[in-house]
Parts: sequence; structure tokens; C-alpha cells
Amino acid sequence: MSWEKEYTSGQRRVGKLETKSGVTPTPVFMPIATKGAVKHLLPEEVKALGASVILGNTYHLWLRPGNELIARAGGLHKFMDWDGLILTDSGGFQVFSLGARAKERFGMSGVKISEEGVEFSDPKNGNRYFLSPEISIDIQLDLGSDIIMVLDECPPYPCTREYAKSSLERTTRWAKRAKEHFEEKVKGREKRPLLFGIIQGSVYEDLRQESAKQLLEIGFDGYAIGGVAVGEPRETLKDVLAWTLPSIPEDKPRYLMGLGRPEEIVRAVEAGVDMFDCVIPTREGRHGRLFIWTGEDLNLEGSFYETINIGNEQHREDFSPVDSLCDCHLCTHYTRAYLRHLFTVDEPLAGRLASVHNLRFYLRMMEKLREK
RNA sequence: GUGACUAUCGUUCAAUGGCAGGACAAUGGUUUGUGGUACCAUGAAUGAGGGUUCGAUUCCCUCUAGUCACC
Repeated sequence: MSWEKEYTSGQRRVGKLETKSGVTPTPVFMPIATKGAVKHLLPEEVKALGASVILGNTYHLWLRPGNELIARAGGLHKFMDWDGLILTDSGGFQVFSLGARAKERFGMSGVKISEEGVEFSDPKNGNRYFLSPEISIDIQLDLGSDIIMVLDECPPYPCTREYAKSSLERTTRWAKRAKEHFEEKVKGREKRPLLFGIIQGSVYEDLRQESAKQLLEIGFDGYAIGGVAVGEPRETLKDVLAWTLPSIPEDKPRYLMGLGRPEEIVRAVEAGVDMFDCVIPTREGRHGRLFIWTGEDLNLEGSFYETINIGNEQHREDFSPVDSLCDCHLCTHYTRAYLRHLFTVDEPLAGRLASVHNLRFYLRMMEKLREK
């Protein structure tokens, strides 16, 4: 990646990341388009809100409609009409997180991890699938992804040291195979996607450092920090960043997977993270929680915002905007009372307006982080 | 008008001669590499009056209201 301004170590990293489909400014927040759509929104709307990259999902798109179909359609960009950048997750997280949910529901996860890869059931129809580092790369290449993630294992929390160690070592071996397979497949291509490795190691300092070291030896275009926000105490995020970021070369992008709340993102940017994705703005929006600016200046404590549950009775006759400091369509056209009404009667427009607003909040926060 | 049946949270359906339960709705909360539909918590009822009984929401009587049938 390159720097927006002259950059010296320790400053806030404001730069640009170049991919085969174009450039994104960093730090960047990537809205999630799991199944080929940012839920409720048109791609042009997502772009107008300030998004430059969206996250698509190997797991979901592989099962439905299938990577080969999307390849025949001309790739995911064309299929869904998104002309920005696309990062695709490897499917590793979903195999484990959806496996955990299947376990809650049916008493067994049906997920079998082996050295070769991971076997799991489609929770919709019980079909068995086998995902390996190589298959994950093939799928993401078919999708036409700009930033490809290697298949990793995301261990739960709590996790014993022994398991975390053997898991991260397997993730490293998978990463090596993914890299070799990737290089072979893109050999001779003029435009090639970026390939990112994923640092694991749970909450253990030496394991996190070991994971980073092993991935750096293999060599990737960027490095992600995975296995966070899986139930561990929130304070450990700071430690995990301190253990891992210093060993990543400064010209390589750093991606904190799955995070987070606004103040967590501000802190992580100050610590040197460049990329984020999170379901919070869209999912919580669909459930009626809205992020509200309380001041223009960002800070590490998160006192620059608050959240409201628009469904609460106190908003029933509140004819003021959701957020008077926000420039989104919801806040410039509608009242709290109207949005509450839409949620109360289950109008689809409710989730749509809330998604617009919350994404605008997150993306504007990133704009502010890039300003200073 | 006559007869039968019914009456339980806001709605709907349970249960019981000995602490009246669920679902939906309501109210509050949760959500971190998506779970559009999810999860947790809270408040909320035996139509009115009398009788039998240690104790009645339950059994009996009257009233009121509703549904159905007949006139």
C-alpha cells in the first residue's frame, strides 16, 4: 500500500490500497454483502454512502448459487453490479461459526477438521461439503475477488493453549498450500488479486507472534488478524494488536477481521489497522438499533456517539430526526416516529432506512479517521 | 320470547377443589470474518353477585354478555 501523505512510523496510517479493480483509501470499513448483496441496498446506494470495498462470502456463494455459475455470469462484480472492490472471506469462519450454531440446535456440529481440509453439512439441506485451502482459492478466483483470504481455522474462546497451538500451526500449513496453489493459478495473469494471510493464536502472546512470523515467512500481500471477538474479554483486543502489528511490515495492509464497535475501530486505527468489516451497522440496524452522533470529534472512549432502540416507546411521537448531525436519507427526510412506526408494522423500508443510516455513520467515521 | 352452550392476561388457547401455563402482541435488553426471519428478560387474566367447602377459577344458584338452535 502507499501513503496518502508522507508517513513515518507511529503516525496514523492514512493511505491507499491498490487492487486489480481499483484503489481504496485506508483506513477502510467494508460493508458486508454475504450472499452477493448488502442486505436491503442497491450497490449504487452503498457506493453513495461512501463504501469502496464490500465483503463477499465464499461459503454462502459456493453453496448458493455456486462459484461456477457466478464465473459464467462474468464474476461477482458483474453478477451483482458492483463496480468497486470486493474482498472475499475464505469460508473458514463460517464453517466453524455455523457449525457451532448447528451444535446448539441439533446437538452435533457435523464439522470434521482434518489435515486435508474441513468437512461440513449445509444446514439448509444436509448436503455434505468438503472445503480445502485449494478449493477456497479456486472459488474466490471464480468469484473474481480483488482480495482473497486464505482458509483458516478460527478456534472458539475459551481455547486451551494446546489446541490454539496445533490449530494455528495447521492454519499456517493451510496458508502455505493456499499460497502455492494461488501462485500456480494466477501465473502469467496480468491482473491478479491480492492474497491475505490470517494470524491466529487465540489470546496467547507467544502463539500470536509465532503465527505472524510463520505467515510472514510464506509472504502475503496483506495480513489479517483473525480469531478475535469470539467471546474473549474485550480488553484483550488491545493486547492482540500489540502482539501482532509490530511484526507486520509497514507497507503491508493490516485487516482486523469482524470488528467492531465504533470505539474499537477508532482504537484499532490508532494502533495501526487499515481494514475492517463488521455486521454491526447492518444487522443492528435491521433490529432497530441506530448509531447517533453526539459530537464531531472522535475519541478512544467512544463518547462521540450513542445508540438508540428506535422501537422504544419514547420515540412514538418524536417528530425529530433520528440524528440531527447525520446527512443520510433517513435523517434528512424522516422522523423518529415514522421509523418507529415502520418497525412496529414490519415494513421492509424500516430495515432499509436503518441500514442506510448506520452504514453512513460507520463510513463517515472512517472519513473522519482519514482526515486527520 | 324459549332452550342449549360459552365466559381465563390486550388477543388466542391451556389447566386445576390447594402457587392459573403457553403462544402472539406489549415493554426493556442482546447482536463483532451476517442469523432479513434470532436470542434473553419483564409486566399482564379466572365477567358480576351469592352459596357449598378448611380452601372455589373449578361444584351449585342468580345476574350480565356472547354464540347457536327454535319460535
